[in-house]
Amino acid sequence: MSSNDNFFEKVYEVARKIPYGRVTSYGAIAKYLGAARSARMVGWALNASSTDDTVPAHRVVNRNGILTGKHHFSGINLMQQLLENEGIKVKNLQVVDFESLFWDPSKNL
DNA sequence: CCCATGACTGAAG
DNA sequence: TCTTCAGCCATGG
Repeated sequence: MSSNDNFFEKVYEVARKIPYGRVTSYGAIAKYLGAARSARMVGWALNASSTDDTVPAHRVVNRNGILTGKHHFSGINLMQQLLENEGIKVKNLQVVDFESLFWDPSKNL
């Protein structure tokens, strides 16, 4: 079910709760899960979630608001297209007004 | 077992 | 303010 103790599942849970039109960072998710030093593992988990379309991985970017994972999506601009489809503007692989669109799970969850 | 890589981050210069 | 370095931990060779 949804309440698995697996790290990957936890990452998916948080990712699914990211509000429409908002974004967050790998570190924010890691910190919320109690593994602030494992931001890279969050990225790893999201990489494994590529086959799971219930996980909005495109809403997760790095701390600079840059779409570092766009290369892992199908096609070249899919990640950016998905974000812009939600009203998020992306300029040169970077989320415009990132600080305002940023959603912190530890503060809103 | 050791070494290199990676969807990252924070500190130092 | 921007650039560079080191720490982090799992996975693969």
